[in-house]
Amino acid sequence: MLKLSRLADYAIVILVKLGEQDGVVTSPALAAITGVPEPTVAKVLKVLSAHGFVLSQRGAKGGYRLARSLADMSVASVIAAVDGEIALTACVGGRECDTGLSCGLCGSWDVINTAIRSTLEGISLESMRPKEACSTVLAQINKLNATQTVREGA
Amino acid sequence: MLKLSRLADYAIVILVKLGEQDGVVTSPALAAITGVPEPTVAKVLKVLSAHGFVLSQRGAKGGYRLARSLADMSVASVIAAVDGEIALTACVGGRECDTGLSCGLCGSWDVINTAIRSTLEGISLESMRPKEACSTVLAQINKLNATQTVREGA
DNA sequence: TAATTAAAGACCTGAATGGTCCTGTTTCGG
DNA sequence: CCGAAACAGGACCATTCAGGTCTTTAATTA
Repeated sequence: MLKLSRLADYAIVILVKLGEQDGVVTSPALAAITGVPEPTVAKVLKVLSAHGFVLSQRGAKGGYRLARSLADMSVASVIAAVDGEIALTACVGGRECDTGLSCGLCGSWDVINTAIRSTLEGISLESMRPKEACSTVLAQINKLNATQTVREGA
Repeated sequence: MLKLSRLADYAIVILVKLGEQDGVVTSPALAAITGVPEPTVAKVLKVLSAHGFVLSQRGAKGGYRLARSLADMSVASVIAAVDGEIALTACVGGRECDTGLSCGLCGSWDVINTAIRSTLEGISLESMRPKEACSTVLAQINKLNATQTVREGA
């Protein structure tokens, strides 16, 4: 299915919502806004804080706020922070497959990984915000498809 | 991590290897070639057969062979056959998020899903074969990156 | 100093994936 | 005609890991 982990999903939602608030926001408040369970929100925020996406302020009247603008955060970077490196398969960077498969495809996998990574790096959290930005991204996709000519099958 | 399931990984390796043989090949033989455990190979081949990627021949002297050329199989189609639809997150096609998140980002996710899908559809199994085809795909990636200008963050 | 809130980490649970096996059914060879 | 070989199609188990909870500690403010 090639699906994203839910934590990464949450992380993106949380960041976007956090960007729409002003001042510091507590994790319970963000939980209320997003509908994500509070402990999970806290967990995600810790990770995001550790990776420099948000700034935390401890103590009374503490909370979180964005470390930089949404436009300066790519979807890829958030996913990488929460879930680790984006890699579709075990054999990455020329390392041998763990199972010792004689697949000989390791290099080719890297190509795919790079393609996916580039795609996600090209999408900022700013463009994830509802409505307005969608058309922009859609235009990108169309241009992207026009470029894609390697081949397609049924 | 956004990683591919191992079954889909195997499926691609098996198809590529199958394409390099001539005549029908038994699943034990493919297991030997790929290094994947035989029962697993058999399982994957059944799925691939059901989805029309390979043709099976039953009985003694039976085995499998490709239903069409590797160039006519996209990475995306194989993944979709083995793992189901490619979708990075729960909210797809405008459906509400199952958790009832008030994320309001559902539409934006679709954009990402489409982008990933297009990328993988642009890569054929033929181009997964070692060596020769890599340069071609790499050129694609570069062109693709040049097109991507939405924005990128740290 | 007391209350509030984030930081950090241990820990539990459950779903889902990967992997195995078993029982047909078909086809070829003797 | 019979047996072996090989696919078909399940059921089934086991392991992993993500997701979520709880507890303790530390910092900040009133």
